[in-house]
Amino acid sequence: MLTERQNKLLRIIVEEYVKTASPVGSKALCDELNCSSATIRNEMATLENVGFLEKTHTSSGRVPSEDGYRYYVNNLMKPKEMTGEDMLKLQTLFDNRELVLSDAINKSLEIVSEITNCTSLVLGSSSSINRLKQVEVVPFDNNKVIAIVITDKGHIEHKELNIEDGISVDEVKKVVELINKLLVGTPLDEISAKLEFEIKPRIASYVKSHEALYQVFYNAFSEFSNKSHMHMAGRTNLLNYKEFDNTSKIREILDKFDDDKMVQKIEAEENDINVYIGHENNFDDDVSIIKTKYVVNGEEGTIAIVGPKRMDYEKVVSLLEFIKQNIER
Amino acid sequence: MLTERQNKLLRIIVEEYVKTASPVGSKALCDELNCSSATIRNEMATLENVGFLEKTHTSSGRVPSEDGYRYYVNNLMKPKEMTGEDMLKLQTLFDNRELVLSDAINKSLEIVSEITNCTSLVLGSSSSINRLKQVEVVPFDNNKVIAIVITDKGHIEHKELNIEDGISVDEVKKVVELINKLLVGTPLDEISAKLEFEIKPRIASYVKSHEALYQVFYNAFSEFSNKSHMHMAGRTNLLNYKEFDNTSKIREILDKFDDDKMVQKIEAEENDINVYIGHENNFDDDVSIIKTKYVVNGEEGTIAIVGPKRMDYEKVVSLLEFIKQNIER
DNA sequence: TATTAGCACTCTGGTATTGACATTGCTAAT
DNA sequence: ATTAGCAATGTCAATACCAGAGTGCTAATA
Repeated sequence: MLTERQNKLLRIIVEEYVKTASPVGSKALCDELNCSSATIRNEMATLENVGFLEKTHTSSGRVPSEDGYRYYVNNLMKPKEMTGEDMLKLQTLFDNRELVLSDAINKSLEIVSEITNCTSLVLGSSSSINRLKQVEVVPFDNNKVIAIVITDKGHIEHKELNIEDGISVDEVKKVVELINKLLVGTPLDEISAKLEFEIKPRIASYVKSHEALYQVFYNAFSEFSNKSHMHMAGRTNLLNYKEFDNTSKIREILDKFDDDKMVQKIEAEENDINVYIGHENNFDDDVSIIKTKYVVNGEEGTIAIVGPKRMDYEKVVSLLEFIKQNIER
Repeated sequence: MLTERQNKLLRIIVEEYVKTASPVGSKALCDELNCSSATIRNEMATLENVGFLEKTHTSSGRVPSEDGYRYYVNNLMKPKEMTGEDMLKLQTLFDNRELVLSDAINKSLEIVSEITNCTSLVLGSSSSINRLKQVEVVPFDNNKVIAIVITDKGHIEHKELNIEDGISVDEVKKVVELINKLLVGTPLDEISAKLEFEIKPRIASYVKSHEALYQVFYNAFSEFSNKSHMHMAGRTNLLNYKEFDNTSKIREILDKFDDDKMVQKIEAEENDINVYIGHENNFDDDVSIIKTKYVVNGEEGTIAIVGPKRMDYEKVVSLLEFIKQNIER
């Protein structure tokens, strides 16, 4: 357990370092702690022994370690009240009744990214939770129909399908009817499997080119289940930070943003707001991620904010708190 | 007009510089041109006077100027035959009849980005050319319908619409019927205007909350016309190049990729393959863009490849040529 | 006349060197 | 328990230096 003064010291160092990005030395803190630099040095040394502080080189100031940030997040930081201006921008966004929720969220992310200088993103729920609610087809021309898949969680996606010459639109519609009759409620990622056993045998009897038609739907559904909704804002914001000023690291992170596996790596399982510092997240060791799951009438998703480990945790957490509350009502 | 040797010299310098990214000096070229470095220096000097070469400092080797690249592209480069391996990858992609064209294009971009080390993108035709073909609505629940807009060029988009309590799904459908009767064929960006004069007065008579309903569609269509389809691959590829090794430049370019205006800036008007070097493109002075418009049964779009000015123009042009041909048949 | 050898000159890029500065750890005094 | 004082250690920026790669120009050559 840390003493009162050590708590205060750690907090100051974290907050100072977050602001300036340069190691903080003992002299600078004399005023704040009402003691000499020597005393502070002693305290710093013990804080370093506990593993909360680090030095970048033998005679540098101190920098918080990951454990240090962890301790800060768990015990030291207090919820910061949001400034009226930022809150106002967001508030008006969520109060706009004409906006569909997902659009409101997307737009709020732009604001969040701007005021936090982080990358923020929203992920739709993954396909294993999404169940089929309805399939619709709209004929486009003789060789093409548009299939629309709607899930119970409100996830929507469309896809053009090429229909071979031998197949009529009516036949396509019959298959869709069948799917709607038999497969509603099935988790999206099980659909392509179920197609084979539930649908394929049945269409064989009354659809001419059943084999080709089955293939079309099979392919379509395997793609549906792999994609998942996501929106990102402030993608290049991390370039602002000194810690990411070399191209290889930047590229590494930006590529991870584009990666398909990103969604699974970031998706939140917990309902409260959680902070994952450095190695605690399995996205990238050099960033911190703050995220939460939201649920609003059945529809669920993740909101995440990605930034440097040297991040204004207080601000971001309370901001996310605020957004979550607004979404869920 | 340049002499034969000057042509050869310029070509060698361009190709060497493209490969190594460092200024090329006179000594290195003696073998290739069968003459002494002094002769080459003389030729270089005249090439510099014409404006085709530049020096990075007084005693450095030469680097092609933008005019130099221009001359190279216009007069010096020859179409390069593609290597069998790359061609094969792409060929099989386009030969896959189950793939919808747009999917095939998207996937081909991944390959293109990989073999060119550039960023490649495809843009759907802009909304001024797209005309409304059909609107469909699918009811989701009491307060939400999904509107699907299809254009004559094959562009599809869907959008959730919030319906206020007083409005029934039937009323929404009536409006859609009306739109389909009266507005089909209208360019997408004129629709919201036409809504006001063609539709608004008519629904007033037989739809209860016509004002609110009108608003919903008005908003929806103004968003439709602003968005346009686009797909990008190799977004971070430019980070490979020395010329983009400072964060501010990188950020500048990456932000331009995310910018809404990007689509208009890059969209091609011409049907052949064109090269825009540096300031010739109005996207960014430090890159070159090679692009072409494609048209395939009415549907049209742009394919563009963005890279450093020091780009393998021969390779990229012939690659784009190849892709365009495959798309258009 | 076109080419070339030779040479002085210029600029880069890497490596040392230096000094100012910040900061620490430790010791001894308070 | 705190502090003053000091040597030690490392960074950072400036400077100097040198080798290397090029160039331009002049004068000789084919």
